[in-house]
Amino acid sequence: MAGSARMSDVAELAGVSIMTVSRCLSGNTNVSLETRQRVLAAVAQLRYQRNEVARSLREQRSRQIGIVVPYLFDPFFAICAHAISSVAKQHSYSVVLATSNEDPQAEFEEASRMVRRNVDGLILIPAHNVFDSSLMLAREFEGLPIVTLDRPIDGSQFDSLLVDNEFGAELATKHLIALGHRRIAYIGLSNNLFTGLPSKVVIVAGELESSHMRVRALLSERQPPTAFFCGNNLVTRHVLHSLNSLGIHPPSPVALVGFDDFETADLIRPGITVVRQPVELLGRAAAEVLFSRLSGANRTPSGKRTILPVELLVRGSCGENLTSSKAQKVSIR
Amino acid sequence: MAGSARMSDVAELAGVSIMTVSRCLSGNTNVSLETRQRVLAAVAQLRYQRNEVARSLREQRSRQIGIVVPYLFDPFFAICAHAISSVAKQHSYSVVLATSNEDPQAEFEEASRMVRRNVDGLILIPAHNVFDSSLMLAREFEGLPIVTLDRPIDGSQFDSLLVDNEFGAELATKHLIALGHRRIAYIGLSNNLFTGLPSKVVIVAGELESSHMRVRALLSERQPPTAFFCGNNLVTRHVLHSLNSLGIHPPSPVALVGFDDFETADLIRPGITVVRQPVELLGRAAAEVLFSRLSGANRTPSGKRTILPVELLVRGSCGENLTSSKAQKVSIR
DNA sequence: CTGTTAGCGCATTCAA
DNA sequence: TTGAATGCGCTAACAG
Repeated sequence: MAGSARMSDVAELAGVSIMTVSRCLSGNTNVSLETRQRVLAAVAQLRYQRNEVARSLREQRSRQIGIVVPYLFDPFFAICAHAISSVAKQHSYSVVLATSNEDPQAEFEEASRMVRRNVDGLILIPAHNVFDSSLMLAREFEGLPIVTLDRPIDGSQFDSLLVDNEFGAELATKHLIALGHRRIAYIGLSNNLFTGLPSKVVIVAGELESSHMRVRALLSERQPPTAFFCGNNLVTRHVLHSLNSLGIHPPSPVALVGFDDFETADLIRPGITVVRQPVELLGRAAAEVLFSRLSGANRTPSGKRTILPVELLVRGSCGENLTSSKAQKVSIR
Repeated sequence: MAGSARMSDVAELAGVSIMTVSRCLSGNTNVSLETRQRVLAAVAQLRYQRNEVARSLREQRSRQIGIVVPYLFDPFFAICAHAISSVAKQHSYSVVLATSNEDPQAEFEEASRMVRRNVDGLILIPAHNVFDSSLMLAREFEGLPIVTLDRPIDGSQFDSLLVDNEFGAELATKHLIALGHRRIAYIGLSNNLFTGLPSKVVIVAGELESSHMRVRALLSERQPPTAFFCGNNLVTRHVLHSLNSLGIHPPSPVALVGFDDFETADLIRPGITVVRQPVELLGRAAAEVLFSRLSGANRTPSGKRTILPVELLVRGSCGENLTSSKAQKVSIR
């Protein structure tokens, strides 16, 4: 780092100018074989590595992409980040990562910091917005290739990779309704999932911290819900903990469906019925969309939304009469 | 990004030299109030943001730290990364993240890439090494502040943050032995946990992929183990899945203790007894050690090892007669 | 208090 | 095929 070799050191050792060294390292063909060998030997001898900071400044691109996710302790986001990081590696790109903690202001600041670092593009799992419009629409991000993941940004031209929330919610609630449930409580951070659902559904927006109280409150209503539908896997796990501490184990007296599968969903008995999303694929696809734009394929932001399919994994938590180890897939669309 | 303002634009608009702008943005006091206000107004008007790449090149430091973790889909690593990212944010640092997939060569390459980007320091959860000595001992990392997390690197002077594996393993096995178990199988990626344990323990090193076969093989031995001790939470979950598919639910006929707690450990019935580690704290502490070195407090690598305590959370998976929702903590050291 | 000069390490452009 | 000059955008060191 500090005492590391520069290109001029290599040039001196090889008895050439630094341009020749630069050419060798760039794979430029206009170097004689003999010179190239001499240069590469010098590179090896000095263990020379190009300074990417200088290169970025000169080339006006950094070969870095940024990722902003709400949290890393939600496995959904972590797996997305991992997939993105893998794709970046294949492209010899670095990944700058930041967490927004679901705070739009923090998201804006982290994304801005990345712009200052000249990231070539950005993959964003947007924080749940509380303002009129997303701060990501600000001028500082104009011209920067941005792909959003899991949630779109209204009014933006960002490409986005989504799952079929609507269909997933439909699968979940129809499943519950088919089993006789009429009072279904949705618990989640927003009501995004609820476009176009049967009207019997009770929508409850809530924060993670208050899920325990909220669950108690719901269950002590005069006509308590007979089923919960949880908006993501953090919420599912919170609610399960709340229920557990009340000695309640779905499906009875209350059924439960979660949006987003989680590792141990089938180890809980009865297993937890969930809407499964293709998480790894989602991250990978987002990265590929971004790199396709970076490679110049489609320079202009199209605002294209790609929707990946979900499926219902029926385990036992809604009262199915199945062995818990054998999930049944329903309606892959 | 592309068409964004440069310092010279601000200088021109404010009618000063770029040095004055630079001083204002650096918080340098040697600027008259009136000039400063004019400059800041111009900065606001142009929405100017400093180019961190140029700054890094000039200052020979990047205000970036690197993190290399094996995976992000292990919640343990993800939570560490999240904690590190939070601390970095407090210090106005960016985080470059890479995954090694537990491959020492990939780890080396990713770390090298970070060096080329002039990261100011590195936090590493080392890949399980298969060579004579870690590639991280190579010359390219000399002089770079490196802190390792969760696992030390033999022969290095890197500061490291560890948990008390030895004591944790002792807690787990003593617990099992107290309950009458004599044939205990350890399942994990390495036998790191096994310094100084009672000799009755069977050590089985294995890969995740083969855990299912391994579990079957173990259980079909003539004298099968009566208890499993799993080395990390990925392994624990894999083994639980294997057992589940065989219709086996700890504690009977086989007990199970896991190293590292996981979110749903108490939702499985009976709850899974685990050795709990202070994961968030571990990540946070590692970051703080690194930033303390970056701030110049202790420039020389001391090779200091900080060991954080673990505790045994007794749930039901070893045959305790406890309500599953109420874990009992044992022997906090 | 403010400005000028110089250079961080590299790649683009032009000339030889 | 090779090299010299130039500048990416910024800040340290010095001069005024």
